[in-house]
Amino acid sequence: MFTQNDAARLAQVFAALGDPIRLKLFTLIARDPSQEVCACSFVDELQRSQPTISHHLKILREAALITGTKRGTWIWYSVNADALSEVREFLS
Amino acid sequence: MFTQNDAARLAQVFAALGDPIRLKLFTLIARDPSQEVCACSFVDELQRSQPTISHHLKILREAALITGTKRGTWIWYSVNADALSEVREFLS
DNA sequence: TTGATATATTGACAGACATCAATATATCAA
DNA sequence: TTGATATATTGATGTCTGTCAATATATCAA
Repeated sequence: MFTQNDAARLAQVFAALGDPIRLKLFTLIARDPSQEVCACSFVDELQRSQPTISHHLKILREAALITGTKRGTWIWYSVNADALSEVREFLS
Repeated sequence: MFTQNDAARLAQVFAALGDPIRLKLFTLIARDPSQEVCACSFVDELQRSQPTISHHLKILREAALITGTKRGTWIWYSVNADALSEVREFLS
């Protein structure tokens, strides 16, 4: 059995993926050929307001599932491979 | 990109694991040597009331992450391997 | 500097959720 | 049948969450 903190941390990651919009956000970021996606495209694609998308991206960031890099006006997102490994390890 | 239903279904699974108590419940069930655990032990172990444990087990069941088999008064739980595969596949 | 664009923050609100006490249901044993 | 035990359901309550409008911040281009 893992510790309280481990459980809380892992649960945070799962909870971050536990919303359809965030799951799609994560997938859009993960599956991009260049591995980097501009957040500006998500509003149209997911039919949610810009603040809502921003909110969900923050939750994915706080769960360390994605990382954002600012380039000029835009922020480019990519998946955090370490977080994914952590989750995969738990599930095996 | 998966469909609306796929996203909703996967998000349901992740959300089910997105709570510390449920994550521990799932782990307790998954890691038992015999692969089967009686729900009656969870109340003491997780420090939650019996209705709360029952509620969380229901959510894990509805997400198809676990299966319960009634034997007399007790219900024995085991993990659903298919659901786990589904999640692992998504993460790879 | 000014205007346009990308993103973040704040505030508000409705709906969802975790939790427990009380109660119900089901099964076994005496 | 009666009592004890395991689990489920109901009802109530406080908290969390997803959402958007309004606003703020930051950056680039003209």
